[in-house]
Amino acid sequence: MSEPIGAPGTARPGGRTARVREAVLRAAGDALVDNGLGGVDLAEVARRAGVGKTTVYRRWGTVPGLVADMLAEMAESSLPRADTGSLDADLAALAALNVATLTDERQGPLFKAVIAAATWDEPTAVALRGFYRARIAEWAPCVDLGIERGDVPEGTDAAEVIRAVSAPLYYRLLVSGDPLDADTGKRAAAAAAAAARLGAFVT
Amino acid sequence: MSEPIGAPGTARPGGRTARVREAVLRAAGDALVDNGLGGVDLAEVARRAGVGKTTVYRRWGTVPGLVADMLAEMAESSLPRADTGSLDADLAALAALNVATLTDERQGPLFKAVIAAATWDEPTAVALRGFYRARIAEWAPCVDLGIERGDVPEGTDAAEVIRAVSAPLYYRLLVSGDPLDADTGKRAAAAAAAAARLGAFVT
DNA sequence: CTTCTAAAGGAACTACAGTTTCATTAACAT
DNA sequence: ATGTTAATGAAACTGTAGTTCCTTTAGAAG
Repeated sequence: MSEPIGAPGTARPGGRTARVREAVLRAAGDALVDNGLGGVDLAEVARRAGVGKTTVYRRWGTVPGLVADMLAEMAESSLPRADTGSLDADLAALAALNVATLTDERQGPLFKAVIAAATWDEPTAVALRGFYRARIAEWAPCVDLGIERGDVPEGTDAAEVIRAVSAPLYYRLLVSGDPLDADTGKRAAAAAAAAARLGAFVT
Repeated sequence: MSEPIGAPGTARPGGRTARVREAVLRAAGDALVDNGLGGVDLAEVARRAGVGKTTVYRRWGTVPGLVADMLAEMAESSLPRADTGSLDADLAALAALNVATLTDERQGPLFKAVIAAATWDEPTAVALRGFYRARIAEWAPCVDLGIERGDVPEGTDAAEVIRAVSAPLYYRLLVSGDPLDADTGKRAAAAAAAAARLGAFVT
């Protein structure tokens, strides 16, 4: 997250500052998983982290502020894309990875919370968009390779294909509440691949 | 929303009670659109509605409680499905309707808020799932008609096709933040129809 | 029209999330 | 090593979201 220059934690980011950040983000994640976004208060996070609540209020200020910083943390561990030699298998791998993340006991609630926070907090929304732009860019080459192979028509919007794989999974997680399992992932990948092959994502 | 029996508003739902509910839900919608889910407090809603804040706290208690009741209200105006005689056109109509709703100045933020609230409030989540189950059931016959016509293979999961149309739109609204316009809708409908025709949604 | 009481309203109260102040600790530069 | 000061932490403080209590209003039933 881009804090205003001069914000606490920017001039001496080593040692204690880093340890405090780590402890607070970890505690915030725990609180988020346990209580959901609406049930988090910063004083409790501070207590869990073994840190003065003044510090938490000073450095993050609000729950969405904290959430946005967690997202910055998550963004650093980018999932490397697959390269199996076939578009279907690559997309299936992407879907499987998404399913694994979203159904993970810890990461699932975290993603839910981040997305919920982004619906009303602009800095979180900006961070979220950046996060997914990076994720989509990481995986788009799968589709470009498919175009080179002649699997998929020229002019296909690679990003759109990647989005088409993930979308049904997030839709279930956030909106319809339908079950989300390995089979769902396979179907999402297969449907996206099929549509792409037919030129449904040609710009 | 199913309030516990004996809850205020159940024994004398006519006249004033109904007017109060209407005014409060309207004010809550305004507040939600203006300030987002995180910026709503019930006292302000009460003031906007010209209603005692005691009433709001007594009948709805929390912001998600209010949001869940708004959802119940929304559920009553169900969008009737199209029946154009072609699967592609029916799905395109569904997509267009979704785009119109989600980009509407008032309804868009409302849907965002409801979905966000559902990520941590279980009653809201239950109401939301019910809402979308009904929506999906309303539109599933489009696909069944397509199967009868021979457009789409036998055994295709109709609900899954409907979800495939909506999913990319919600994904953009909530997750990736990519633009959401008529063209996006058309592409989502076309991709779902294409995948369905190839049997990607056969159970 | 009268009665009964569910629901709304007003105002005082309370608890606690969030702030402010200032003393203490430890990063970084030299 | 030492000095400087960024960052943390403890405690006292404050504002206000949410509750409680009691009065008033107005639906429903006869």
